[in-house]
Amino acid sequence: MPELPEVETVRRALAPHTVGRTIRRLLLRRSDLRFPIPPELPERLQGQAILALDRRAKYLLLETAAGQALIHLGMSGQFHILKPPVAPPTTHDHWDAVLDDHTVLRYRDPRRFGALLYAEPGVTHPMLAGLGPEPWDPHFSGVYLRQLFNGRRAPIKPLLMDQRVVVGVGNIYAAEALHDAGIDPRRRAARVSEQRLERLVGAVRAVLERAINDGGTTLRDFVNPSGEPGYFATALKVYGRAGAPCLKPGCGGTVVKGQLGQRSSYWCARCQR
DNA sequence: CCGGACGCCTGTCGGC
DNA sequence: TGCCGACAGGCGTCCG
Repeated sequence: MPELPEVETVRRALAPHTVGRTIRRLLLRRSDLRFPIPPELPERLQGQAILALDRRAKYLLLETAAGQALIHLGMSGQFHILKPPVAPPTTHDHWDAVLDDHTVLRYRDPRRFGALLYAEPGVTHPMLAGLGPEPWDPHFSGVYLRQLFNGRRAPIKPLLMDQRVVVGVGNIYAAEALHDAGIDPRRRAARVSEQRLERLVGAVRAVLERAINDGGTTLRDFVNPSGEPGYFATALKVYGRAGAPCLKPGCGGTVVKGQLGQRSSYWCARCQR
């Protein structure tokens, strides 16, 4: 489900309800998510003030003086902000954070590909080590990608989705950015010019920014913590549009669908080379 | 090291 | 109406 814009949308919605509050308790109903929830996490964070709610890559980082909670939404993770009277949890509501003002942050995740992890104060969790730059990091540039892609025979799209290359780009936004930059997603990374890669960097930033401004993309089940969908789906140029005309002005091509790295991919057969 | 395949889960949707 | 396979926004791990 969520790529960077959806995670950022969730972060922005949760922050006003959480930062400055204290965690009264954490209620775990099931701990077998993508990774087991560390058993010590509830006791460590209980009674702690929430100093900040940050985002790194697709992780939400809940900061306290007693350590950091790392939250990944996987494919189907959602948060809901509940105010008293709080409804009883349903099947896939795996954990609640109860705050000092009785607000409840409820985490729901039917597929359980998400995660809730814990890092001691001052310690970088292994899951964060090795991540690439944020898309707006000045180090993320055409020069950087050109160097990184030297000798790489893999198609560019799966590499763009590799979180060691740049973080936050998933299947939807990779397709959109490559379309915007006029690059065929099947093209071997080593064979894309620095100029094209520079254009791709700009396209990644632009598409992510626009999606954040629209509250993310809702294809089926993404909702923000207030239960509202994102509105970027109507702005998608290629994703999910197989057989439809390319929306690039003057192109006249047709959007095609194929498989790349086990993922559905969409691109314009004419304007992406 | 690299590239590709697999598996983790549940829900939904389209076709028969 | 019911069943069954395909597919879904992620990503760690394994294999050649």
